[in-house]
Amino acid sequence: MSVISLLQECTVASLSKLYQKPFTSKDFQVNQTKPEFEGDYTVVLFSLVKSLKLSPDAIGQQLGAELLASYPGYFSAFNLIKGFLNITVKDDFWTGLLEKHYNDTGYGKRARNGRKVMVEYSSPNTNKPLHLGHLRNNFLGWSVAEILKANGYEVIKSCIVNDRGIHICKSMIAWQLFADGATPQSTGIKGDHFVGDYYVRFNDAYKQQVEVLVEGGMTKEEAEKEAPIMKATQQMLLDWEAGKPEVMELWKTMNGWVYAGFDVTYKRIGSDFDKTYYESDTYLLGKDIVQQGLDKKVFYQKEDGSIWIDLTADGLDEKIVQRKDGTSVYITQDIGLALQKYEQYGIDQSIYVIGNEQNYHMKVLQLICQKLGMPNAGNIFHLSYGMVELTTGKMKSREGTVVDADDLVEEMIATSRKHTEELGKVKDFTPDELTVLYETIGLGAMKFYLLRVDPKKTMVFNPEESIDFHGFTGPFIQYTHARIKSILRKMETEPSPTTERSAPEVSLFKAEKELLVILEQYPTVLEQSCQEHDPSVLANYIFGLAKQFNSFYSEHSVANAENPEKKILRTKLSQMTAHVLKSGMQLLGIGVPDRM
RNA sequence: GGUCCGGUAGCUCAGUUGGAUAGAGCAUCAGCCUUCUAAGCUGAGGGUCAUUGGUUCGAAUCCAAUCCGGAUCACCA
Repeated sequence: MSVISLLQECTVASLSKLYQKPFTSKDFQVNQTKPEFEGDYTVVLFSLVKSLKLSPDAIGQQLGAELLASYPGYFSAFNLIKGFLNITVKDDFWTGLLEKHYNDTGYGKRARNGRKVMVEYSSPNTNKPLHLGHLRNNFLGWSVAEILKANGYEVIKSCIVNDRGIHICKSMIAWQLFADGATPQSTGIKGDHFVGDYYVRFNDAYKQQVEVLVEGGMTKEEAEKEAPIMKATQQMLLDWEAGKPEVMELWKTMNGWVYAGFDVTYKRIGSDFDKTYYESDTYLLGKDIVQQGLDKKVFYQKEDGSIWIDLTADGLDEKIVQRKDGTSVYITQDIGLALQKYEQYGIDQSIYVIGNEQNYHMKVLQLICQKLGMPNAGNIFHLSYGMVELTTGKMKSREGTVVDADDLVEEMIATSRKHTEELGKVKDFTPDELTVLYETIGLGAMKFYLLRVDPKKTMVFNPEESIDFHGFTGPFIQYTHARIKSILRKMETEPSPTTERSAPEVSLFKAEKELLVILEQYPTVLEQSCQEHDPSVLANYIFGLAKQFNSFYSEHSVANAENPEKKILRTKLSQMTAHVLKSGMQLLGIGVPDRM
């Protein structure tokens, strides 16, 4: 049990005893005490004033005294300032926590709870390489999945690849027209970039053709429809749907190039999936559901044959689920896939990591699933995240203002190499060790940068300033971990009996206790970041812990502690901090080096 | 126009179901390496929490209105 719930329970009991009536933990608030005051946690008394008809001061005095009298094992002091009852938790409690967990690498994690969750994330289009926005999605999805695991869920990471449709046909047409048989192999260009280049070529050519047609007297709208390259693309889409062999052949080949490229990127950034769906397999799903929905009268048919759902009662609009020609629309296959996920895996919850531009779409999807009476439809959760924008505005692939994922990764690794070389602390590393270190630090900086922000919020990336390695960053935390490891290496070589129990009467300095107070919160933070599907909660916490450790580090020496008890205490403190830093960073997908 | 999201220091961001004098990092300035890694530590300056009103012991937080920015409302995906 966390200190905060402990204090809540003790307060409830004390209040009931003092005033002879029932209380719950909701009758008052417990906060962490502000640093400028004496104490660890604070009971806010104002909310009790009315019902007890007593002054905050009177309640505080009585409650404080009662807490100390009834729970001498937990609380050692209290003070009362303007309606805030500040409680000091006994040093024994903190050292007891340390004894219990200093060598516990699983600290904060929970046992299996028997629940199964699917996290769908990444979901790229196969016509262009990954960019910064995809990175946010990938890091978020991966981290949320790991956080769920740490909280006892069984997790299936999934990905739906948007491998068919007009977008990939654009790249295919452009390749036919302009490539002259070139391949990634013949040009030495990574497959996803190679295909992406033809997507750009398509847009250039298209734009040019539209201009010519407009000059010839067409309206822009007409020209956009009539441009030969666009017509060819639409024909190709029809040919694809008809299964025309040479189109299928080209489609497979070009997607193959893209996948080869994606594989490299995914491997490097650490994304992995238990199940990959392909839209070419799923785009026909949901058709029979439409019929069932019609029978259940959830959907209705218009005279022209198109099928709709009326969501106006739910504050939304009417939404089409099948075209008049009988073909399905985007949402139809989503319904089908949603059902398939439940049927295949028996999941309790289905999480979709998708940008907030699709909030409406996802709302519609969930609503339809619910109205169709699909199992666990209420547990569809759209983890909606904000766009990554640049200081110059939004990223637009057509205007070439996207930050490419591979480029950014390279840049981060190069920067980490530069910093590391300048500092010159790892000159004895082998080339292989150095490669690993540079990647760990560079990727760590990038991942932390994207994960430390509340997922829901739009965030701004400034490409002019590279991502920082100081302050509230991944490398700061990695560095803190490396520092601790350095201490622990030193301790190992000494005959110091670190397994011996430290004297319980050893009193704690402020910096030592502060560290324990933060360490104690880790399980709670882990749970919170899980409930809120929010890795930034964890990231902020880890930073606070690392900061506190550095503060402690500069104030107190571990190796040259005042006495053996302190030396043991601080060694354990360092050890536990290292474990929590490592565990927390691991859940963000970031490694922590032993030296850097 | 309807719906939804956002607006906190020069910049990037925290700020728990309302709680003490609104916090970090970067940037700026001033200190700290003969002592466990200075990718660090300590301190200073920097705020009309978009605006106005309301709710109450108390509001960045809740409510209403207004201003600004964004997303979305396709027989596109």
